[in-house]
Amino acid sequence: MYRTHTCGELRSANIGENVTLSGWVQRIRGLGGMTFIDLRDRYGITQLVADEKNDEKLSAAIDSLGREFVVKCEGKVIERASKNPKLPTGDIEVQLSSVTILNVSETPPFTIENETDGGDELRMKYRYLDIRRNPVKNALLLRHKVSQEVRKYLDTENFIEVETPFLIKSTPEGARDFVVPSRMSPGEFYALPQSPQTFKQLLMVAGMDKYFQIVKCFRDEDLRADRQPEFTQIDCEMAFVEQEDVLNTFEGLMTHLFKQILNVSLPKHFHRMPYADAMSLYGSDKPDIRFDMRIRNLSQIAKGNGFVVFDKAEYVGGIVVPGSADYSRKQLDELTKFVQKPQIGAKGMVYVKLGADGAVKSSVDKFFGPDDLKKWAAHMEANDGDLLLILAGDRTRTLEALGQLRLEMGGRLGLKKADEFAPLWVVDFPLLEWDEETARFYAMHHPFTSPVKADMHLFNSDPGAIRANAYDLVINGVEIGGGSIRIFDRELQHMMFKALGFTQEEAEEQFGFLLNAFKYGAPPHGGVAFGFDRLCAVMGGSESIRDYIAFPKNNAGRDVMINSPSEISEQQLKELQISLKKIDN
RNA sequence: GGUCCGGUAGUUCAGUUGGUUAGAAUACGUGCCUGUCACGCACGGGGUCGCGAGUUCGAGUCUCGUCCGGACCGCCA
Repeated sequence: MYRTHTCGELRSANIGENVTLSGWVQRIRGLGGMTFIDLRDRYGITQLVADEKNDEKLSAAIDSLGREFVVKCEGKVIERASKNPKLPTGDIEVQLSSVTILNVSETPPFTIENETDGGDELRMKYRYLDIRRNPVKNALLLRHKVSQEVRKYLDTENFIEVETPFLIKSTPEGARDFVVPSRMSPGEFYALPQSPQTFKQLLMVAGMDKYFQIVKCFRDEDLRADRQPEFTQIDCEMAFVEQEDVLNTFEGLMTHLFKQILNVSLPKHFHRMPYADAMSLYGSDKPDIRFDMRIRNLSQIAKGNGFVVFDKAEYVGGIVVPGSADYSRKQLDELTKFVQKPQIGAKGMVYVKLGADGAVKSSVDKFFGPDDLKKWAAHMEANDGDLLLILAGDRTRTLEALGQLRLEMGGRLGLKKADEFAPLWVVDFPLLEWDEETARFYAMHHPFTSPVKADMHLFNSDPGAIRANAYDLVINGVEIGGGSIRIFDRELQHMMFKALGFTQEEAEEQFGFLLNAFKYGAPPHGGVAFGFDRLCAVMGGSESIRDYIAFPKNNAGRDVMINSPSEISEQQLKELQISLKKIDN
């Protein structure tokens, strides 16, 4: 027998028992005649103690041990002479009678500690060692719990989990597909699903009523800290529902998850914000509403004073940074540099310091008197002691820059509290998005999203102004999920394809199976998909999703541990009837 | 496709204006140590300064190219 207990469970109550433990050698502390060993497994650490003076065999075994050796240890649980309150097992230790080496280990390339000395690349290359560390192990445990609770909750709500295929059909809309060559149909390719979107809609036609699936999705696009080429969604769809039904159902899911796993109570009703408000008040379609600091429009009152930057700008707006009028020149220069970074792209920044004594100082004193500036302050509902930061320019970009500046200031002022969770539904997204490059509309969400009924009359006159029955769930500024009420009417679906510039033939070719299905009594339906990795990261308080994925890919989409992607053999190519040729762009 | 940052001991990093034998911490090895738990003390081994070219009397340091890693923009219905 390898073990009678795990390394995390022995307590004072076990004192006197003879036990067998197996695990990895975390650390060895030799004190001459006696040696302490920390033995680690998934469940914790137990200290072993060896009195080597009287036992040559034991002494020899211990001398040959190294870090991360796998050992089986037998001994008696005894009370510690000096207890360690930092360890759950810190009241006891195991007095060793024998140690058996089950496997040796080379010295690991980094320390297996909570605060490891290993860098990211090394940790990824030796991910199996990285997972031995508590932070990664706990992240995977959290992920496991979330998936268990998702299934529990949705099951009680009568959802059923149905698996949909991974080898499907490539479509040009949306993200780039990963493709898989077919051996039996040479020259033809499967695509891996970007999401099970069409299948879940077919399941609604099939009468499955309430469906969900925790499912891998694949998108061949560039990566980010919060974006992997293969990622997991909690994919859900319901029939006979309107938008409010969907939102309420999944507020319930989120409330359940946060309560069960973090013991956090989310608000009874999640705040709902139209997309247009999100953009104009927060400069983002995924506002972090843990703090206020809303963007204020100054276009009306700040223009027309001869300050050219403002006068020729489409939009002037700013934020009120509470209690920060004492910002130094250096700090303000830093912020100016921040907004001038190419990815933010503001030309410059105007500040107004509202001194605690009522004095006003700004970077545009030449153009605006104290009365003007105080008018701004009043308009922005600022108080003495606050700092106004103002940007001007093209409306959309300036709002986005202000949004970034807002997040930066929120961070600096410590307003993004780690133990606070602020869920928000962003609703009323535009149905269509104009793309300058290809000079056509694209579906902002996807081509099956239904338009808001009241906006239907705009279909021919102003399609860009049509709102969609689409919604995103945002928590702490992270897009956790999104969905829509779908089109279930064949005629409307045709109108949609037409607006997207599809010919009848193209629509039939790509989505004929879905349009066909809609001929046979498709119920009204809608759904949502949550980014499972992101949800776990938000619940775990991390910005990166990589630690919540057992074996993630790096920045370039490579798995540095197994070294993929990689070339395949001539034989494999031949079977697929594929020949390779370099193409220079 | 683009912008920025980085690559020096097993690991994390420092390395001044281009100048003697490239350092620290940690890890590793050896010895001492009976209450440690980031044990302590002493000693020791360990380097293709990512790679290639160039400038120079001389390059870890400067220039160009290239590879690798990270963050971001584009992209991600």
